[in-house]
Amino acid sequence: MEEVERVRSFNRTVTERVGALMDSYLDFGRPLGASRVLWEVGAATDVRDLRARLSLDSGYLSRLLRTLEGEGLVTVEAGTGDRRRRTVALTAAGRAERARLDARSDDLARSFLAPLSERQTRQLVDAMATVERLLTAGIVELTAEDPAGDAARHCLSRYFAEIDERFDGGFREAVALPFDSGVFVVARLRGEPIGCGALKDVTPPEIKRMWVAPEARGLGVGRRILAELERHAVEAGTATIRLETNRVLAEAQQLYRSAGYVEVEPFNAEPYAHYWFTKTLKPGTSTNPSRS
Amino acid sequence: MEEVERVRSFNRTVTERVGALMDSYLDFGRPLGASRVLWEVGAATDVRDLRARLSLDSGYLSRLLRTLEGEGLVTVEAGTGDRRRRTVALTAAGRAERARLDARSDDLARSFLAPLSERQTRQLVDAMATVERLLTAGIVELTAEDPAGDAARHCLSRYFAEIDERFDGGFREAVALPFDSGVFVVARLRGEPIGCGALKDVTPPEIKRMWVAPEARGLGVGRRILAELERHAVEAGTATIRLETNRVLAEAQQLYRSAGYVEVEPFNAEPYAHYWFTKTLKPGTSTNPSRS
DNA sequence: CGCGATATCTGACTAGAGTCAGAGATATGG
DNA sequence: CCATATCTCTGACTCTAGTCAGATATCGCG
Repeated sequence: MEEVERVRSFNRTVTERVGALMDSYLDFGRPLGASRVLWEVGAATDVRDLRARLSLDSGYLSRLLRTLEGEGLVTVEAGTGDRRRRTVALTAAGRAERARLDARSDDLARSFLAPLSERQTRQLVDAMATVERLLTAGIVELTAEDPAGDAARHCLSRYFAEIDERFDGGFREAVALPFDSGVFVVARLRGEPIGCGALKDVTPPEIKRMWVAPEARGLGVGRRILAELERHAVEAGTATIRLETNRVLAEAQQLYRSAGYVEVEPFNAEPYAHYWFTKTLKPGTSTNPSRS
Repeated sequence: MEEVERVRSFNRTVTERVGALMDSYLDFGRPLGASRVLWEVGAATDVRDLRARLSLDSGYLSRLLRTLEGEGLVTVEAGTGDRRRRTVALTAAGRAERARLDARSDDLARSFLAPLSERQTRQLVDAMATVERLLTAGIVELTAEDPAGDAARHCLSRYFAEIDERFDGGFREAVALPFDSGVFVVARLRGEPIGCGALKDVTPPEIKRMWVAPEARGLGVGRRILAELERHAVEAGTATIRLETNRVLAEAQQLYRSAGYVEVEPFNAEPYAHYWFTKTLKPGTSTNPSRS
C-alpha cells in the first residue's frame, strides 16, 4: 500500500475505533464539554487557566462550571489575592466522579488489549509508541528567534542546569566561551519551547548551545536543529562549520558523527570541551533534506 | 510506561492530531454529515444501503440528501424494480466535489509525513499498519453458529471457491469428505463473516473447513478459530484432535505446526489431503490463552 | 478617587447532529 | 383485492457546542 493511502487508512480505522472509546468515555450522562472540564480541573485551578488549556469561550466555560456546580461536583470561589479570578476545586463527589472517569478510560484502553495475545499486545504497544512519537515529531516547529527572548532564555537556563548536573565538576556560564551573536534557533512543540541551538558568527561559524528537552528526545529534533543551523551557514556562504562538545554528552557526539562531523584537534580554549569537530558543507546538502 | 497508560496516551495524541485533520477535512463549508454522505455515495447507491453503512436515521439522511440535491451534487431517483427504494447518484459536480474531498484528504495525510525524514516516514507507515492491523484484530468476534446459516454458507462458498482455484486439479465438494455435524465457528469483523472453522464430531474429533478471508489475514484469526475449536473439544472431554490438509495450503500447515500439531500417517481417505496432523489436548491449555 | 484593564457571568442567539411520529407511496402474500 | 409491511419523506422536536454582546465586579495605577 502506498504511504499516503496507508496514513488515510490508519486515520479511518483509528478514528472509528478510538472514537468508539471516546463515545463510551463521555457516556456519563454528561456532555463531553463538562467531562473535559471535570477532568482538567484535577487539583484546584484558576478558571482562567482552564479556559486557556481547553481553549473554551469564557461564557461557555462559565455555563459548564455552573452545571458541574449544580451537580455538586465542583466549587467555584473567588481566588486568594486577585478576587476577580475564581478558583475551581473538585468536591469529594467530584473527585469520585473523576476517578470513575479515569477507571472507565483504563477499562476501555484495556478492551483494546484484551483480545490480543501477549506477543500481539507487545507489538501493538510498541507500534503505538512509534506512531505517537512520529506524529508528535511532525508538529515540532523550528524558528530563528532573538537569543534574549523568553523562549531562548527558558531553553538556555534548562540547558545550563542540565549540563551543570551532568558535567564532571558542574558548569558555570561565566567560565565557558560565550555565544554572543549569530543565529539562535528554537524548537517548539505546541507552542512550548523544547529545544534550541545557535550558530555563532565567527569565521568559520560554530555550533553552540545545542539542547533538546528530555521529554522531547527521540523525535529527531536535535538533527533538525542541526540541519537548520547548517542551512543558515550555507546561506551565509560558509564552506566549513565547527563545534566542540563535552565527553559526557554521548548522544550529542553520536548525532554529530552521524551527521558527517569529523573529530579534529582543539581549535579553541573552551574549558568544558573534550572533543572538537568540523564538517565541510556542500551547498544544497543538509543532514535531513526536506522532501518535495 | 505501562501498557494501559501507553494506549491512553496514544488515544489522546492521535485523536488530537487526527482530529485536526478531520476538522480541515470536513471544512468545505458543508456539515460533516453531508460530506460523509457525499463520500459514501461513490457509485450509485440505494438510500437504504447508505443508511445502513452510515447508520443514520432515515429522516436525517433524507434531509441530508435534500441538501446535496439542492447543491446539485447528487440526484435521487426511484430505483428500477422496487420503486419504493430510491437510488442516489453523483452528478458531474458531485464527482468533482468528491475528488476535491479526496485530494484534500491526501494532502492532509501527506502533511503528517512531510516533516519526517525518509527513515522516519517508513517507520511511521509501518507502525501505523501494525496498529491498524492489531486494533482490527481486536474486534473480530467468534461465535458458534448453525452451519446451514447465511454466514456459514457464505464462508463455505468463498472457501470452496478459493481452494478450487488453488488446489492442483481444483476442488469439488461432492468428492471431499463431508463436515456433516459438530461445531461450526464463524469469525466476524464488524458483522461481516470473515472466517470459519468446524469441529466434526467423530471420535476423535476432526478440524475441518478452516478458512480466513484474504482481506482479514495476518490478524491472527485462524489461530483464534483453532483455539476456539480446541476449547470445544476440551469441553467435550476429548484428549486428541485430528486434521488433514492440502500441500498447497502452506500457511495452514505453518499454523498447525506452530499450534502444536504433529504430522502423522493418513487416518482417513480424504482425496484432497496430503498431510495428516494430530494434537494431544491438555485440559486448560489452548493455542492462544485468553488473559484475565 | 476615578479610569482603564481584566475576569467572570448572563442572556440571546446559531448551527450541527440527531430522534421520533406519522404520512404517503409502493410492494407482497394470501 | 386487501391487509400488512417496507421505504422514504416531512414536520416538530431535542441536545450539544459554541459565539457574541454586554453587564458586573475587581484590580492596578496615577
